[in-house]
Amino acid sequence: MKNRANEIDFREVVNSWYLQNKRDLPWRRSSDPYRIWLSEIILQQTRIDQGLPYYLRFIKTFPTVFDLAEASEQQVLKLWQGLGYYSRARNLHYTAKEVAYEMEGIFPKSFSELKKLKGVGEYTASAIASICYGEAVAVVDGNVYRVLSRYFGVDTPINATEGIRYFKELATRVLDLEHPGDYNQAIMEFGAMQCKPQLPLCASCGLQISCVAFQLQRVDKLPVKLKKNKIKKRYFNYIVLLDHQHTLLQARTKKDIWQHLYQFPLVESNDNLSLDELTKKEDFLDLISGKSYDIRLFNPKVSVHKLSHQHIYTQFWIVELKEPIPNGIHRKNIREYPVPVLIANFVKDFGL
DNA sequence: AATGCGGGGGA
DNA sequence: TCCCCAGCATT
Repeated sequence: MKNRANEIDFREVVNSWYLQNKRDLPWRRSSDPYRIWLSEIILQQTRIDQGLPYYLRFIKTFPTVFDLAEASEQQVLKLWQGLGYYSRARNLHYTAKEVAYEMEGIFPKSFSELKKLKGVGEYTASAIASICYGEAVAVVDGNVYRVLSRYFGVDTPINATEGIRYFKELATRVLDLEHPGDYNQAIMEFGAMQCKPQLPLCASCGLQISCVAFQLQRVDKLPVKLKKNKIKKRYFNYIVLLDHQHTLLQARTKKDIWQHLYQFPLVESNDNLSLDELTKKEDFLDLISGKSYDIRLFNPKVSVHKLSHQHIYTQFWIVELKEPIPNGIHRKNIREYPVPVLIANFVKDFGL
């Protein structure tokens, strides 16, 4: 195997780079599986800079898995608000209850048992097993794909079945069996700080000589990723009902974005609506149900909320009712409800 | 095997 | 604009 020397070299360089350059992150001061698990769930598809304040708030609010288990889902979602991918928060809460009440608060101690937990996949189970228990399982996240594909010059797409299998094998082959937890963090940190997606620091890289991508000037071409990215346009009309002190929020229950978060009553349409068009919609009429009202458009300039796969064109309609809103919530309690960033921004701008 | 799921940051 | 981020569940 011509690569054997390269593999050993790779491992040594990454490990020593990590010793010199690792950041002092709060979850690195612990090997408590609760903290490691929490940090890993928060960091899924999320930059450390974005996730760090959430981690600190979660640990402060829920110091143990029992504290998290005893919270309501709404409370957990509220603390998660703004971080995105809200199924992570729901699964986090579900698993906390599972561990607290079915496992006496003790997390599973092996990769295969950890992977059975809801919200814990291949990556997260490997991370927890290696970091907390020293099990020799390799993590493969976005950083690892990038570092390995560049260093070994692999152009197999990382998001197709063959690539996923290939990189898992490669990662396992170069894993440091003596210190899998530290090594796993080392290769990820190396990917995040040195072998970055854009403008990687090749000039100061200890792997430069043996890095296939660098030698072939292919660094900016790797890793290869098949792209789909179809963006769907959607048109939301939020009906902001107001009486003297109340408004109306509704939970999103359908299988769609923002499941279990709250919003104002929504009229979704195939295009932007005029006032006339809106007030003829059945959903709108049902909501008003014959009451008298004043209506105005809060944002004549339609605001666009961009998700990775949807652009949501939103109009907020302010509807003032003379009579009390049935099932209305007190306006000053609105901050207790978990809401999408889109709604939180409106509440702030409107001054609700 | 493919798709849906957030929001923010960097170039 | 586009891409990426310490991925996972569902179909």
